Amino acid sequence: MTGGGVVTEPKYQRIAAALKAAIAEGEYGPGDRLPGENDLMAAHGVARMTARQALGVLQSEGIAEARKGAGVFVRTFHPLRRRGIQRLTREAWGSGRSVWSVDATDRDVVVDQIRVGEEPAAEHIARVLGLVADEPVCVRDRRFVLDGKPVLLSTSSLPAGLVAGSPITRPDTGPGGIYARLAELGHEPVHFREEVRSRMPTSDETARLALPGGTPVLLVCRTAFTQDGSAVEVNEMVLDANSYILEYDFDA
Amino acid sequence: MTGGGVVTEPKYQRIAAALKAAIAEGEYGPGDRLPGENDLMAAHGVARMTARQALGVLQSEGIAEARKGAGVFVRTFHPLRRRGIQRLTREAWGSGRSVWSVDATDRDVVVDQIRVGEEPAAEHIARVLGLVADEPVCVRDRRFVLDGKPVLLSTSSLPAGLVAGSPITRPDTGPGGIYARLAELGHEPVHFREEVRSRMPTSDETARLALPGGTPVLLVCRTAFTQDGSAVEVNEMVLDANSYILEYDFDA
DNA sequence: TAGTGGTCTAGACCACTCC
DNA sequence: GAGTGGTCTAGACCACTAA
Repeated sequence: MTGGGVVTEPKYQRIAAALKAAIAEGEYGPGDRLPGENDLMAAHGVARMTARQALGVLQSEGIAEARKGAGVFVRTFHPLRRRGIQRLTREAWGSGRSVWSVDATDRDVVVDQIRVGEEPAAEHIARVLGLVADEPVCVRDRRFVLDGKPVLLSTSSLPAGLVAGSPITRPDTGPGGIYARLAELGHEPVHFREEVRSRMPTSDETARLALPGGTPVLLVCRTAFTQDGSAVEVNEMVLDANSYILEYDFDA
Repeated sequence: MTGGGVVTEPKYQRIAAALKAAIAEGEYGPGDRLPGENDLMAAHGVARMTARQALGVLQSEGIAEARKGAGVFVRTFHPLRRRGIQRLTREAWGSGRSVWSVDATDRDVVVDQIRVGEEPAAEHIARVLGLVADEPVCVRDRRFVLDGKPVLLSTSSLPAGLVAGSPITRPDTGPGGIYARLAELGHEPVHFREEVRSRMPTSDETARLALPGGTPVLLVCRTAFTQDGSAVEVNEMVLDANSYILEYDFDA
């Protein structure tokens, strides 16, 4: 450095702030290329690592995204709207539509990385489902890809004894999805609880959702309850936070 | 680099992975100090910037937290549970309790940085409240601090004409909060919509919530509707994602 | 005061993208 | 092939924390 002024805000922060201001004023719009490391070195008279650090600020704040060999670009935000309550009404899953398609009409949805199997229940799952630890659960793990962009990872767990032999243990569960099948088995879900939190992704989540740096994930854990109050399914979802707005409507 | 093996994963990623593995195996627990830059340089034979980069990975993933002059420490996760639906039943706000206290019983809650005033409505607020752009709104901006830790920023906007002269325009709104006051004014909220998303914090949010690096924020935007379907309040909240789990309960 | 992380420099080689 | 970001080195001074 070393230099400088009075109490001196770090150079890289000043550069980052200047870039943010330029974006805010519309000088750079969504998708535009920002000044690169060489530009910033020349413009501000700093070393490469310092220019890098400035660009790193914007990336870690989710404002910009680096593409190897190409440049650093302003990011966009075009979220899906996911209605947490209306999507789970009986009409939605009783009428041959999958739950997913309720909020993604007319989009190119692909479900891949499907894995269906039986495993010993993790401790926190077993507790919610009222099972003994290590008791077997049917696990359905899937990835949802919308218009070529992976947006959601879903891991659904059900007591293995409850669903043995049903379509739930197969990749394709048929019209109406697993809730319709559960109803046919006499375990119709009538109540749901969704718990929502957010954190930075693990490296596995970063890879499976193809997340650029500075993108958090939303975690939605949904528990389905039958009329007698017992939990029959726990669905742990990982959502690209840049692709989703969750909506919950309810009366006072 | 230099060097290495076959397709060579970057050194800093290997070091970061080793640290994560050590944490996962319980070698370092919540609050423990991790090996510092000097330790990593010696242990792995790398330069300072490389060791820094490895520690930076853990920080940007929210796993660790650096304290100047002290070291890098494993972070903890002790969230509050915020019930989005039960907390807004009439019993909750009709009985002299503030909405906030419903989910933070027996905790040391302080509300500070209170700012109440009248402003021209932002475009997105005006649209929801059914106002003309720049029409005045009453804005209530507050920060909630729990046990000394700031956890939530709240900005509530109401049509200025609707609430003029009422306690809503003053810092202390009285028992039951603004929903009880709105009811007294003949604008009782009967329906709510909460929209939830997540992103990395702005620098202002980082400062006001005292967020360590690698912590996203949850954005909850709640709109309150009266019986005739008109929106009477928009409350934009910014939550420390490391301090909250949102819970929504509903029937099929 | 010794050690820590925060900032910064001035070089270097690499893989990748775009022309 | 020129330019980009990704990784890495080997030094440096600083402010801060803790003993």
